[in-house]
Amino acid sequence: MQTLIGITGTTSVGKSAVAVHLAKRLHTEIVSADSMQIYKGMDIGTAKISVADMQGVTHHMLDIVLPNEEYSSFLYREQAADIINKIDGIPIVVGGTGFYFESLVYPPEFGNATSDRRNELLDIYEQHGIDVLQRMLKKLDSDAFEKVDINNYKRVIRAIEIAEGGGSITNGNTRKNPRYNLILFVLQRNRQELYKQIDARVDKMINDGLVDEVRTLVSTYGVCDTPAFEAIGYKEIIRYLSGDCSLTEAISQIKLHTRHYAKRQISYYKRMDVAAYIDVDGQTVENVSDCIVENLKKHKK
RNA sequence: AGGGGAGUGGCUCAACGGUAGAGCAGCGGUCUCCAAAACCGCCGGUUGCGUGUUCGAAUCGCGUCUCCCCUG
Repeated sequence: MQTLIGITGTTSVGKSAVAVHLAKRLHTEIVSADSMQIYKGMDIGTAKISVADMQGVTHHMLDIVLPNEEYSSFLYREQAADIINKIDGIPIVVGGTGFYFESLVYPPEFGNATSDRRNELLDIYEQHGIDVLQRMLKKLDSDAFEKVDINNYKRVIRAIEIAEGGGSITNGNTRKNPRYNLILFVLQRNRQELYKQIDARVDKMINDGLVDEVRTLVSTYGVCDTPAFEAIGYKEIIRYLSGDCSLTEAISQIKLHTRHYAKRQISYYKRMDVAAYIDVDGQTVENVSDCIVENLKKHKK
């Protein structure tokens, strides 16, 4: 089984710089695991690494989709797997999207839904509410009805899709058959410091021209119904540009949403198989990189 | 200075005589194809202070403090 080094952590812990340092040291390449940095033209708001900061290290899975295109973890795991196959050395997978790491290592066992059927189900939800979907699921797969988060329309729709395909979301065996030997490191910092970093980073994004970036995005694609337009930093600025709130409000909303997001990330890491948590408070990139190299020795039996 | 209004959990507000509710924030959690998404749970206040009326006051009276508006 192929080994992968994973680096994750909440927004603004400094994953990118550490990854570059490590990649140079190990003479390998980087594969991004970030659900928003895949979009082309969304750089400032997603804190995408600049070409200069890449320092010559090859980065994959960045800028691979247009903001008006659909994307999903399903596509991610297919594309990332292809790339990983071709990399010499131990690929370093870096990003904040825990779900992408998970679907890469433990490929979902159920088939993909057709977008037509999904849109039908979404229409039902929008027109008739969650109740109708719940009743559908109860009829199709009562076990699933008991187990899935019945208030979450996305979960209910997925359960229905699987049931209609003859399966049951209930029969999944998550984390049974890993496709890779992922040695995952989670970078972390104390909560107060994290929040301070988040605020500072959002202010910097604004200074770096986030508003213009969003303006360009909207004038190029319009406001689409794709994941890209739900990205933190973008949806808030879109509201501002539409005249629905002041810039000040938009900025504080971005900060708030980013904090919430960071908390969800932390919860997600707890469910993953983590090799080591690394405290980055007061540490240099080199220190953190050293720490990872030390830990890697333990894992290479 | 005079007149009016307001003081309730970190914030915005509700309850207007029967010992306080909500939203937001904060904290925790869920997640097998939208995941920077979607969803769930928990903590938190003796109602500015004092006094009086009442079986009973956040709710009424009086006093006091603070803030806001108007007049001078």
